[in-house]
Amino acid sequence: MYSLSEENYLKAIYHLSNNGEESVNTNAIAEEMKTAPASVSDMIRKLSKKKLVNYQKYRGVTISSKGKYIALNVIRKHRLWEVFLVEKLSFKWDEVHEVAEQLEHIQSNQLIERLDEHLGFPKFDPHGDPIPNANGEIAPIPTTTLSMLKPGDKCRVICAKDSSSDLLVYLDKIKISLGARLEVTDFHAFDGSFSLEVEGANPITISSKVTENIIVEEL
Amino acid sequence: MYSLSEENYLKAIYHLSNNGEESVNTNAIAEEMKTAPASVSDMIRKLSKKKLVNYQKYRGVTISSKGKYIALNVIRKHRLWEVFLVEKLSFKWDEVHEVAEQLEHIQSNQLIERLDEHLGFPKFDPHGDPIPNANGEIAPIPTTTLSMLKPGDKCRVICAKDSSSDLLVYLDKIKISLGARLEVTDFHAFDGSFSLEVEGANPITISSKVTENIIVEEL
DNA sequence: TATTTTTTTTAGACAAATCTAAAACTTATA
DNA sequence: TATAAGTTTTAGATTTGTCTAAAAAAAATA
Repeated sequence: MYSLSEENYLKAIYHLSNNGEESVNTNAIAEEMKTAPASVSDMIRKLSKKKLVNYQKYRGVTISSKGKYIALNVIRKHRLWEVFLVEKLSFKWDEVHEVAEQLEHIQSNQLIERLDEHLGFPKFDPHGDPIPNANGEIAPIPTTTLSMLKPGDKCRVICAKDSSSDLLVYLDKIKISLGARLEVTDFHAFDGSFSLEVEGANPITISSKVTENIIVEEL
Repeated sequence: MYSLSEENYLKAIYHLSNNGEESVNTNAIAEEMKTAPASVSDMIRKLSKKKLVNYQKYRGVTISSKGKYIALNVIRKHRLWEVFLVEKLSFKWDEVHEVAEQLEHIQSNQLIERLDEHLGFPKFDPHGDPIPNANGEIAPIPTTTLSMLKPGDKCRVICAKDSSSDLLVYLDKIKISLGARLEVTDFHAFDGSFSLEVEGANPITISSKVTENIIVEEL
């Protein structure tokens, strides 16, 4: 139906536009896709012709509802495959992204609906991100990051914002997993780092770069 | 590593060459790949440059050991995914081919080795074809077809030679499944059809086109 | 063996997705 | 508000895999 490249562009635009809310500029897409800005212009024109994005030259792009539907379908497949890899094939949460990037492009509704069923209709992927349903509807992602909390605040970890292997391996190392309960014990203004109590583990201090990438629910 | 197209050509050449034994001609490949003979010439030259096939102009191609290894790896993946679809996702044996054609190109050794383990290291796919191991070694496929038997002969069904949906749906309908025990009761010279007793089902008469596509073990 | 038929290859073109370099446009700044 | 800086687009090429039409080679046949 749509090429691998088209699907990847739509997914990138969806993510960069804050889930379809905002307009995205060419350079941002180029950086996300690790491609030249000129290539982005070409592809945008193509997607625009197919009504998958709204586009005016030099004015950035917004994703159309048709484009959003396709993007969410690819994201659905990506996240369901991630659940499969972790739950059924014992992959670690930091090992699944690359393979899921390939599996997300397999075309078969029957396959994905049966996979969903086989996995028990999961609502979240191994990083805590919500899985869109077959109609392209997705639960809102909470926006509170650990970095927004103050000393004394308690929270529960909801999801990792960045699914890069580096972050996930680090979180494993310091025993912060999804659902973990944390308490902020101190904030260090000098570099923005936080000291935390982690339920069932040793107290730790982590950088602002990390706290900005942990989505939490305040308790 | 190798493009989707290259993998598909190698797979086609492997199959057409009787598992790497014989030389294959351009037109046969073109027909198998549903492409123009000219395209085949182009691709063969490319595969030859990469030492995946041995090729002399106008003389046909043979697959090299490197090419055979790649083809068998793709076939391994294809058949493991077919087992997955049937065993874990309840696909019927006639529904798996198309999806497996996509899944066979996913690149990840970790994925395929874990899938193999998850499935309990199956030796045969849902059509009875042997699954190559990770070293590209494959069990020989028996060559006796039902069409070679005589009235009075008894046999067990080993595999379906053709994995087209049409044949498989038909075999289901007449209750011939893998492992089924059959007895040839009559041969009709006029059209080559066979009358059979099927253990646990009604006697049937089937055409030569079908008997030629059922691999059996004589009992 | 000469000729016809079939098979295979080459020549030249095309579409998709990418690139670099240069031009055009927008935004920021003096 | 003119100019500089940054962003985006166009122009023109390249690579991969495909095509059609024509030429070349091999095989079949008279």
